Amino acid sequence: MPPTIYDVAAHAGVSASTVSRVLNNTTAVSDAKRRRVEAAVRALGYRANPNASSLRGQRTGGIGVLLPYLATDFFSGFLHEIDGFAQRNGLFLMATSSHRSESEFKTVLHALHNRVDGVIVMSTDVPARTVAEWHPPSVPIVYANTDVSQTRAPAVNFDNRGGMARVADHLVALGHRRIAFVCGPPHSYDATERRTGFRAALAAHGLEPALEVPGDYTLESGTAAAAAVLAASPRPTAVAAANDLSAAGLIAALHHAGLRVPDDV
Amino acid sequence: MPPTIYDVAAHAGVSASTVSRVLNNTTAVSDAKRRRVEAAVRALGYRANPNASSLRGQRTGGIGVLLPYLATDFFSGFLHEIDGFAQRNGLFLMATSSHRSESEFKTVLHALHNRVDGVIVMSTDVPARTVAEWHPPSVPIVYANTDVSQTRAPAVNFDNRGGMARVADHLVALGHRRIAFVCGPPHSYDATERRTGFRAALAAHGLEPALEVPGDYTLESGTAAAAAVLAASPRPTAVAAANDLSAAGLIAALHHAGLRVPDDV
DNA sequence: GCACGCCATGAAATCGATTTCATCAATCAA
DNA sequence: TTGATTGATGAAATCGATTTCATGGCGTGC
Repeated sequence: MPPTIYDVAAHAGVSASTVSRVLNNTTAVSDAKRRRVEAAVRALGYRANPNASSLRGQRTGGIGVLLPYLATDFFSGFLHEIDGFAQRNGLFLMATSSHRSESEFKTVLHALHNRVDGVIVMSTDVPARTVAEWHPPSVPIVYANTDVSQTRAPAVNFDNRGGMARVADHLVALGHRRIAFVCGPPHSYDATERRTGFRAALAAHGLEPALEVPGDYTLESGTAAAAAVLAASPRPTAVAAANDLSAAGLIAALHHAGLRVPDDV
Repeated sequence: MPPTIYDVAAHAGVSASTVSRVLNNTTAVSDAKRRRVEAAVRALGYRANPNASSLRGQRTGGIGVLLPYLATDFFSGFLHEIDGFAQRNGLFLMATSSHRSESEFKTVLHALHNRVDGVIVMSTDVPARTVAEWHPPSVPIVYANTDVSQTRAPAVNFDNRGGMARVADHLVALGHRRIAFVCGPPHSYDATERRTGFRAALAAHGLEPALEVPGDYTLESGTAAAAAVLAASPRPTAVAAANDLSAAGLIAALHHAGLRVPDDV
């Protein structure tokens, strides 16, 4: 059985209150007792039971992180950065992916209840407004790369529209007129934003996409998109993809078909 | 303030003990009261405070996961699988990467104390024996891809030596005699195992590596290794790399140098 | 018909911390 | 010198659940 705060108190000849005060640096304690307590902590290898602390003290020291998917460089890179931050600040992470379904999302969110001090939600499928309905604001939530249009909530997003618009402008500036677009997953927030930005920029030049190929951000969907592009007639002179991975699949497949990129397409 | 078990008890007209019994299915409760309790739980949107539960009940429902690094397909894929398992079983995950230094590792491990029911450690740098010394077995640990040679501990590992030995056998069978090897990080457990397996298999054929290039599993180290391979004289006819990513860097760099793989190397 | 045992139930103790409250000593101003 | 204030300290209450313990009611065996 690990030592409790009372064991430490007994060992140091003080009360549990004093031990707690030393540990949390809350109010003044005489130097003599402080040293005795610190020595007792070391001697017994004491570590506070976080459950008891959180129960009484309200604060858990945890950050919850909800991502759409863990097994991907992009999301896990994000997670890695948060993890580094958490460690530097003496916090811990409760990370989980998973929201293939909304009920799963809800379950996961509820599991975080009372276990963390705040939650970071990155959700491309569920808009923040819906999340907020599920989750009474007992703990603060910040959103990342999530649709926050219907709600007031702290968030950090990418400029999905703007970025894709620059891609479109660039291709038009190169003289392309027949431009295809490989979409992301249909209900995904960022994919929708990117498509919107792309179309808007083309429209500003009086154009519209020569072809819109469905996709889902995967390498395979890029490969599949290549076939659609090649089959189109007249063939587009340029193709833009909603993300890197599908672009890679696309390029590889075009290569495979004997076309040179960027010379032929 | 979220409702407590006493609020539920009052709402249902029973005692808190009965509510707890219904929630945990521990002992028999009359059907009438059970239904009243369940209704009250729904009506109030009650969810148990996990801190209180863990404090009294001992069980936390958490799994700790320690990985060397999060921002990598391999590790995050592993994490993703564990996450899926945890969700299916009503558990939650406390994942953290980070052990660039041993003290960081220790800190992270200690943070898990009393917060989880068990820990999964994947550590390529710190052998299980050392971990066990730091961490009194208050919670069970299982190891993955970690050096467990000096200790008795449940573990699941890859056949690092055997796999690399098969690579060596294959290259020899193709007729190669001058074979280079791109190493992994010098103190990494699996990298060391792979190198050992590779050398042992070559030795069984009366050979030894024509060249051993240092590396660290990254794309860049593969690229750098290519330079070393090209500079060697006589030039090796085959190169084996300790992992996929450095092999990819290597191949790309060789391509860039005008060599064809697998024709020329 | 009576004693015994089981079953459902609530009251109270418990887990291990934090925090309030009361106390006593020491310091300070007048 | 004395009353008031400050400062350190321990006892006890508290957080919200689980678990033990005591109790009263009911069924069963003889």
